[in-house]
Amino acid sequence: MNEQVAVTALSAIAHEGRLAIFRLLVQSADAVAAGDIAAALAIPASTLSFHLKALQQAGLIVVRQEGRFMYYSPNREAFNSLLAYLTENCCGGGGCPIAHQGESRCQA
Amino acid sequence: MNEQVAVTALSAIAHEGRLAIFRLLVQSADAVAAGDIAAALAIPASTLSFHLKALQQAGLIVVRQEGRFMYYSPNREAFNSLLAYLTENCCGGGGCPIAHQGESRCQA
DNA sequence: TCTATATTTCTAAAATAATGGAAATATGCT
DNA sequence: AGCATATTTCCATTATTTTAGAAATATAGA
Repeated sequence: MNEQVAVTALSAIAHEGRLAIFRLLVQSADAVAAGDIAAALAIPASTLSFHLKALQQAGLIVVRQEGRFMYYSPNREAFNSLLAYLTENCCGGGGCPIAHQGESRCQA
Repeated sequence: MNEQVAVTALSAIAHEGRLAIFRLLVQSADAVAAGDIAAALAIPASTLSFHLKALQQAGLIVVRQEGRFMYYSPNREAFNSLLAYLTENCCGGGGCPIAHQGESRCQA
């Protein structure tokens, strides 16, 4: 993880619609089709496509095609790297009482 | 934590300069004066002030005045809330193998 | 009071991002 | 082939954000 990548990822989720999309995927056990995301969040297809592309380019989600359907899921590994980067070396390194630096928050 | 607050916080750190500022503070054991931040990151004073205000309004940093100096530190509690919100109910809730939902990443 | 230092506010130009309708593409079904 | 469904690309408009110099404000010390 480096600053450029982190900023791109943060920018991707720093948006009402995209954060909702990302959280929907994070909270889903399985991948979700674009059309189902659109229905769940009431986002027009072209707008959704734009946002999904942003999340994808940021590396936060992955897509799998199945016929006409595009199934999206979160890239949990990339997401955990981002979280780790944000808290990296916190409190000056040694002294942080409850630092869990290497640890994943969600799956891995 | 709710979506609005989360988006504001994420937008605050979704910027190269502001992420560097925030990480500098997170990694510091003590509060840092605005001038020292400016020097460390080579950011013009007015630009820095603009960014510090954004981080403050997002609730991610706090400031304490001492004479002419403004000392900034991260709001670790708010930051941990943000991280918790992002991973909330992940993998559909029950099934996530390594979910540490209530846990803080960095101090608390 | 006068001067130096620290920081913020004001400003206006420049850059970047978001929106959604219409058209295009792609797949599947009959 | 012809039609329906799923999704993306194109586009122009609109809105928001970023930048840093100059001026303003605030505090400290001589």
